[in-house]
Amino acid sequence: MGVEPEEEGGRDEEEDAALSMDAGATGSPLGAPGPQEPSGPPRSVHHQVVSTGSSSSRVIVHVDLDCFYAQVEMISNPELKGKPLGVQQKYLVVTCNYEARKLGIKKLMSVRDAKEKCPQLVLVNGEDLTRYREMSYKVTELLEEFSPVVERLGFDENFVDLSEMVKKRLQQLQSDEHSLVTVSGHVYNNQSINLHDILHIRLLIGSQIAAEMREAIYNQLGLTGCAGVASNKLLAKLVSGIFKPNQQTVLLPESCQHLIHSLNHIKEMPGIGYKTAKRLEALGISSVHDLQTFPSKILEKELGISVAQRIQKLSLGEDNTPVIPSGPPQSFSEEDSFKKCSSEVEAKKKIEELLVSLLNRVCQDGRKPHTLRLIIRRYSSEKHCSRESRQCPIPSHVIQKLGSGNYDVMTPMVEILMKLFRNMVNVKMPFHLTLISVCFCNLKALNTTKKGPIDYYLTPSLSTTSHSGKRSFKMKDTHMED
DNA sequence: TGGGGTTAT
DNA sequence: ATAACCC
Repeated sequence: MGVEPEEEGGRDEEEDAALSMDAGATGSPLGAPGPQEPSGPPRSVHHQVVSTGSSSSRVIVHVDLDCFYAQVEMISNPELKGKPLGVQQKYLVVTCNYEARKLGIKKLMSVRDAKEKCPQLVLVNGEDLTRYREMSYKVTELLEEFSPVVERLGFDENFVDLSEMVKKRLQQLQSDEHSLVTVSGHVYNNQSINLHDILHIRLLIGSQIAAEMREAIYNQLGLTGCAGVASNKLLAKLVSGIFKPNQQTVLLPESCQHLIHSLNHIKEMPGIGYKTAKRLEALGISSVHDLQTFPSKILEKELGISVAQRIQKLSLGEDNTPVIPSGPPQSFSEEDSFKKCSSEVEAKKKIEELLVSLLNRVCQDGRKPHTLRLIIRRYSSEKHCSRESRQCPIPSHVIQKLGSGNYDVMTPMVEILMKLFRNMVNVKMPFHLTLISVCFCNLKALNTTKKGPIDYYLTPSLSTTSHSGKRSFKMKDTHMED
């Protein structure tokens, strides 16, 4: 295996190299010593170890399942196939299949509007996420077989860094037979492929891998979805949505500006949310071009240097954030929303329900949560519905009971949660809640304790062969004050 | 607007 | 503990 350390180093392409082409048309003011991203001294805290090792040119795929909840429901009950189907949570249709979309149903439409628009719409309840979550992780695990670097985004989207895989496949090919490489799926903007351009070749190989991923997801799990292949996460995500159900698209560098300028508003830029979009609008910034050309210094003063620099880079199509393997979840939560909860007894009932499901999930996971959190939302006429939370460590004797044996872990947990509840809500005064959520977080692998840099203070129950002297562990978790 | 998730401050 | 972001 002649691994040549040379390769991309010769062409040292930065992502932005491609910008110059189309950007010329916009009269790009990039002339300023822009915040490029020199390979020089790292000024960002975010040490980025690119998986290719040398080049900053990556191949990323974004995989986005079609109307995921509806697909899972149609697999559960095949009679639903071919009918317009909506998935309902409370009084919202949170997603629907394409039959329903053709009839005018939109995501997050109220059940009233949906039924009015389409009386024959079939609705299934999707408040229990269990089957969706399970299927979601099957997809992620399948993708991890291609490359271990898979980052989840919600239940129905995944990013995969294909750089290493592409590099290997490129090595398999005899170098002057690149002319045999073909694209799989669409090329964004119908751009011509240049088989002499190594960046094109790498992205085409990415498109082939993306097609294999979608095939595997369909053959093994019965799910369809879209994929987008590009040089970073932002662009891969944007391009995956170009051809919509069950298709894929690759973005070649020369069409990058075309893609980002196809957005009608900055709010459509992933990473620019509701709040930031509002603040930008107040500054007179509404299009991608507005944001690209807005004076950096002023933007930094308005939004803070971190947000300002990040979103202005996004507006240029630049995104150097790595694909971070998600691994197992960092938290488990269950929530329920309702019109009104105004008594402690009522709240306790809800909390117990949520806790039962959570305990099942946490038990299956195998790891142990060390923190317990309670979240509420108070009724407030039109205000922005913000949440309040209280959390505390889970006492170690309760953590122990989680794993094996069916000791009653409910009772102590409910007691803790009700203390957290009374800490947030003055139960002697009238109150009106519209949501309660319970969250387990700070998950640790079995039998490790938090404190101490040294980790071999194992708990007594499952001790190892070595040093066996019984140690009385005095590391009591701090409890809530009464 | 549901029922989830994540990271940054 | 909250606030922002994502779906």
